[in-house]
Amino acid sequence: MINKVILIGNVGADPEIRTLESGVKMARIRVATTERIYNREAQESRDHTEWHSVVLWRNLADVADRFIRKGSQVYIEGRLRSREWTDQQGVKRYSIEILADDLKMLGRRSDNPSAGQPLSPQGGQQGYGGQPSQPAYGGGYGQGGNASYSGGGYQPQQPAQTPAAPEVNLDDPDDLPF
Amino acid sequence: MINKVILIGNVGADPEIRTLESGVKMARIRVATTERIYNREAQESRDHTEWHSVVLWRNLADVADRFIRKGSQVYIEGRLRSREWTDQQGVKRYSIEILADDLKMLGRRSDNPSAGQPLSPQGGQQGYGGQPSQPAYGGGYGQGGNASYSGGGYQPQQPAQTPAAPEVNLDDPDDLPF
Amino acid sequence: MINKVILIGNVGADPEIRTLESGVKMARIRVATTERIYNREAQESRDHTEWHSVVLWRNLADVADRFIRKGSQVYIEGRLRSREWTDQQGVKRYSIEILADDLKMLGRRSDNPSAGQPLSPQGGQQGYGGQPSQPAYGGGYGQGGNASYSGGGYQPQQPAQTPAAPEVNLDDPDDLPF
Amino acid sequence: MINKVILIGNVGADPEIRTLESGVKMARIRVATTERIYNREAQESRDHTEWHSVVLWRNLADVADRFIRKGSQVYIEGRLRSREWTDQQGVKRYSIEILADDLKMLGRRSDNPSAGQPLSPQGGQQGYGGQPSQPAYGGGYGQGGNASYSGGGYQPQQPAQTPAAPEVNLDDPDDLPF
DNA sequence: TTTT
DNA sequence: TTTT
Repeated sequence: MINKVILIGNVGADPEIRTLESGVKMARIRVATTERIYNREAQESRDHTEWHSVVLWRNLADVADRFIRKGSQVYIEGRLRSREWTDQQGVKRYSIEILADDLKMLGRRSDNPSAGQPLSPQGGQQGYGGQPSQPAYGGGYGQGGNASYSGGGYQPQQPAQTPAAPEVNLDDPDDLPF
Repeated sequence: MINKVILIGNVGADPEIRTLESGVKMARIRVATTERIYNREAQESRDHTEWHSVVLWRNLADVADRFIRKGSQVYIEGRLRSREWTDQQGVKRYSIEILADDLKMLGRRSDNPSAGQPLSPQGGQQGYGGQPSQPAYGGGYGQGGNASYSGGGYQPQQPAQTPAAPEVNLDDPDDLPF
Repeated sequence: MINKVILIGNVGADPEIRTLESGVKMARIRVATTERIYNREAQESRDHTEWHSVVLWRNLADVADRFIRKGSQVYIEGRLRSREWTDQQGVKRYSIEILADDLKMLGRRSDNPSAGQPLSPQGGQQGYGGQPSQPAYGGGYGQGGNASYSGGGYQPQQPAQTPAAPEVNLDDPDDLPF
Repeated sequence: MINKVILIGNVGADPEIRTLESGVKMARIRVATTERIYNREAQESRDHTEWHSVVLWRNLADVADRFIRKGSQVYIEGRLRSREWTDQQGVKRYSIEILADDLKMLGRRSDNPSAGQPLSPQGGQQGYGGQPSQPAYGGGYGQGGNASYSGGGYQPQQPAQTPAAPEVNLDDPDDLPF
């Protein structure tokens, strides 16, 4: 009924970007979360790092492509999704990924090396690159103009990779009663 | 950047339902969350109940209207929203509400008295009532045919109160690569 | 930095209970979360069920033992934890579990069949069983007296399985300034 | 039953620090969360900033005092808590705060101006200041030596402001079976 | 393997 | 493989 994951951590490597034949863009990142773990008997503590496989689709993949680099600190909200696959030896394997529903870049813009220069050579950014006068995601993130996108909405008429409606979540309080 | 509230609690009274002239439906509920609070000095504990004002719009309002009754146990995910208003003495008041993005009915169907018989007399349910052969929300809730709706998506072409797309959040894993 | 999982779902089978030689109690449950998944092209939807392995320790294990049965609806908050192990063929395997930090029983008490009669034959409940006059967790859950325990606190002086401090998190607002 | 708030945002001013006669330290901060809000009719969007009052106690207050400055980006997890008070005109007022259970500093250390130099003149840090050889919170934050504290645990024997057990939640995986 |  |  509810299957929710919230991560804040650092990305271990530049994102892997793929674009399917259908034109749908996908990104995969590895996110590290480190926590201090306590041993009550020994009165000791040490750090434990957990690595998470996160998959992002469409606009979230595009934000990942454009803004995430090795070392970036990110907020991810998503769902656990198990996947079955067959390895090279023909053995059935089973893995768990986090399917992202939201992504936010954390820290200040200056924290992110070379943000804004997409890594992927497939040229998935035509929609953005040609518009110097109106940067699709604000030309940065942080407080005001943030580089984020809340995915997941049911958006039938919206072509993939269109910069419209970057951050999901409701309507104008001036026009609508809230 | 992130403003998220998650509540699980019981509803203190039947929902207040309103339909605006524009046809947009709204519901308001009061949700109680009780927690045990500890006094470390006295080694005592006691319960504290916090009451939350939750506002739901459109399809979420409709689910609230149809399934929530006094005593219902609900899951709410939403955002904090402050509101300024002027009371009858002309004094400026300020209140905080939770604007719901998701609602799930908890417990078994039998837990909810008279679920399925909407309270609101305004007749906001025409879209559902005339379809005995295809109950809009499964005639119940729980996990299969669930009485829930994740709101918030950017849904320009979707007329208010249409039962389509009840639970936001993605696409068919058979057709899409996840 | 943040590694948080929130689940609401139904338990697929009675919990597996183990007590280590050290006296530490552990429970393992499988929790199903079902969500509706949408195919935007086909305008179709179908349900997907994800199964989650949840591990609970100490007091949380005890609550699981006493109140969770096949079919129970539960709220779990925890962390993702990967584990490496070697299967019977000597192949290295890797699995992911959710290490619970909080557990709440959802629905009304009557929803849970035979709650209160621990399944585990190991007799780990001596601390509770001998007190018919003062049921350790309120003789039920739901609104007021809830069968829950928020684990995780650093509780050096607290012997395992002592019913003290069921729901972690704070002090008396009368004595402390909040 | 569950009353949880998760915020990521920027702090509007240096924290207000108070130490009670009992020696218990408290901090209050204002956190801004900005979100883009969409007007489906007008196909427009604009930003809305919500300000949150967050109260932190004991070790969390101390971390706030030492590391939070105007502009800091923070992660807060906590609970909604309403408070009644009487204003200067004798009118009963009612406000809502977020009582923090967890705090993490986001971004890189260099993002936070003058971190490590506590603002509060009350000298609440004696416990830390006198230990140049073993900085209580690593002299920085981030994931390794992080400036955070997950509050809330039931910690009867633990004197306030002792640096012990900074991040609640569990034991050594080498010694304990998880 | 749950739930509806 | 990140971060400090």
